[in-house]
Amino acid sequence: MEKNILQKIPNRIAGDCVAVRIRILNRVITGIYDESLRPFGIRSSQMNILVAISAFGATTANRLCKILYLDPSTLSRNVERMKKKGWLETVPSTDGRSRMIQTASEGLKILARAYPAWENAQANAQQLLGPATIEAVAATANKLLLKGMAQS
Amino acid sequence: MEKNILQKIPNRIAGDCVAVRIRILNRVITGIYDESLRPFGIRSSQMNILVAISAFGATTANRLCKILYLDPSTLSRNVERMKKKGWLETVPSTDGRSRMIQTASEGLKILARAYPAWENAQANAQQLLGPATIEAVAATANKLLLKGMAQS
DNA sequence: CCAATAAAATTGTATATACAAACAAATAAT
DNA sequence: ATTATTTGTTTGTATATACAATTTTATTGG
Repeated sequence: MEKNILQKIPNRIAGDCVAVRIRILNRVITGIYDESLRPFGIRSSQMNILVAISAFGATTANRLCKILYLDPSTLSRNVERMKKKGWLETVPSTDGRSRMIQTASEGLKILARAYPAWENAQANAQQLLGPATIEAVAATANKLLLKGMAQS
Repeated sequence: MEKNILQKIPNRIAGDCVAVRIRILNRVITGIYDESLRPFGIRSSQMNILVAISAFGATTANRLCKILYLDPSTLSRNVERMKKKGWLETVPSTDGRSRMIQTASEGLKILARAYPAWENAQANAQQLLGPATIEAVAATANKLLLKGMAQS
């Protein structure tokens, strides 16, 4: 009897927890893209950053963090690594506290080269999640993206 | 004109990429639970592992990795940290290559103590994602969970 | 039985991630 | 104008994550 009581809490959490589920999807989906992108020496994390900067144009770290819901310290280290690889560059901004981050020519090149691999991963991800989940995830994430863009 | 061509790829990826979106949701949702759980000194990652072991009973690392889609090396380090905190313990198994991992009494205690905080985070997560996305994510993740449990 | 192979776990290494604290520059308050 | 506050970034630290290589134990083929 005591065992049942003690089991109730883990069973409830295991059965319902949103974090457990979204984190599994995150690992599986990230793995699909990482595997596809591996020959190009870029992974989901940096690809996401590169794509965001390339699509939205030069921005500050702060703004990018708000859009991608990344901690500034996380972005800082990633930009550092990506500058070293020649994919990004930073230029002064009017506000002396920040620099503008922008795509370097090597960054655009790698995007173009890796594009077919991305398409392949994207197809696999869509297959795995199915249209309903793809739709739902896109709807919620796009709302967050817009909210992040609206800020600042 | 050339600019438009170069912009096409990042715009396409930014507009559609599943990885970008699932990774944003992962960061936001993980953050919600981590914030709620902070007073108890446990985070989403270890909470997920503790819950899985507590709900499914003693298992090997291998089996747990398949269920949670975690790399064995990742789980290995997490179990190490969680043993140090007294939340998990390992006992010999019939197969000399592996040990059984099980919840220690401190592990059950922290689950019980943190349960209200988990409920609070869960409510916030459900609010943020909305019923449709919660449903879709659960459906897809549960399918993966079952598949992982079926293996081995 | 023994050598070869396979399976489970761990260790080495690199990146990703976030919190807290420090730092630098701009803005606000008096 | 000078100080105080706020804002943007970076640095220190710890955990999380995965791949590759290694180690340990089982299993299999001969």
